[in-house]
Amino acid sequence: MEEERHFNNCDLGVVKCMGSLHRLSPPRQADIPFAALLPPQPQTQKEKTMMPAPAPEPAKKPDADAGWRFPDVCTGSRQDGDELLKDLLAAHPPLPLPSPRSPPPLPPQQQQQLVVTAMDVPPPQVHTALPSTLTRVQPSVWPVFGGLPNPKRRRNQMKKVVRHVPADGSSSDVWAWRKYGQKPIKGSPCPRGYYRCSSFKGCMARKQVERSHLDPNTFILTYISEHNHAMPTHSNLLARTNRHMFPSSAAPLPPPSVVVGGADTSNVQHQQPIPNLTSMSTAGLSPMTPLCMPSMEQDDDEDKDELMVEDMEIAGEDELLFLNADGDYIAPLEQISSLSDMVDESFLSSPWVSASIIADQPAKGQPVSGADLLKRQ
DNA sequence: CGGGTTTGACCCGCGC
DNA sequence: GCGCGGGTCAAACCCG
Repeated sequence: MEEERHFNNCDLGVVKCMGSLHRLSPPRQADIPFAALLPPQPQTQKEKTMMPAPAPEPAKKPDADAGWRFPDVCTGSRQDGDELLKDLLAAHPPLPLPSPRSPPPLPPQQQQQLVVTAMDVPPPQVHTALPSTLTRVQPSVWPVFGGLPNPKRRRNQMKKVVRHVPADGSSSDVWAWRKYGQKPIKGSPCPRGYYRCSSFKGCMARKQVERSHLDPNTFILTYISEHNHAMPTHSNLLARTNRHMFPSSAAPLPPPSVVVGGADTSNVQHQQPIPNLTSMSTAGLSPMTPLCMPSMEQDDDEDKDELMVEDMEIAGEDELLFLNADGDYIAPLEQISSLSDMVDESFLSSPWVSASIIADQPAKGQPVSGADLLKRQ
């Protein structure tokens, strides 16, 4: 119990404050997806509701999301993400592309790291039958991601994208996330929250959010699996996911992020372009455009290989570079279209990296984008 | 009422 | 084989 309390005392409290970014009403602990990760509030529920309301938030600036932008990985800081995607898809055109948009210049970014952990290569043909309900996942189900019905690989085989984002960064994605668990992690003072996509029943996309204990100003997001459904349209978002996200008439759409997963690819209906692409273009990505994830394993021994993507300033230019697990630079990320040189082609054809736009802050009881958590500071 | 979160219990992979 | 620890379930509860 004490231990649990300790975990809850984790400085994930930073997250708590992020909730006010898009809320006109005072954020209550219950409003905050990471509420349980926050230090216990001495006040009662009633007191919480009586908290002084923060000043109404102005329309969120795209910059506010700069710290949480998967497209960084794929667009580089300068290169047009769509061009990048086009290049990539030209070489590996597994899926139809939504209409590309020309993104506005990206705001300066804080340093971010994306750690791509390739647990397995999800064969496109093996995701046609996803569970229609979120029943307990049996070992025989998980191999779906890897196409290898080896129960022992249930966890290892799933691709993961680990992203380190600054705590003061903010963003989210278009998907609605529902928290389904929280666990204290040994060795870390901060509990980890588990989220799954609630945009579509049966979607296996999940994400984990935890504060880095090494750098309290950094959150670690881990994306697992891929959304197996179309990205919610903007209207859907407003009607459903974001129905409580925009308390005012002004419903700013934050910049996009990229949701990465390793699951189904065969029945991904390639996502309709978001009607309102303001934020999407901000990040320079087309929605749900399959990007690329290097395939880094063919056997169990290589399951844990990681690729890191890091912002680097080289000769005055922002460059995104791939790093291997040892931190060695492999290639400029802008050359992602030629990743076939370094990764498995079958993987490149797996759209387990998808772009999405960022939704906004949900109210209590509403779907939450895990990335939202990052800006609740 | 239907969506969410919370949280204890359970399952299972993995290391020893 | 056993125990640990991470991941998930599901009942209870909250909220609009």
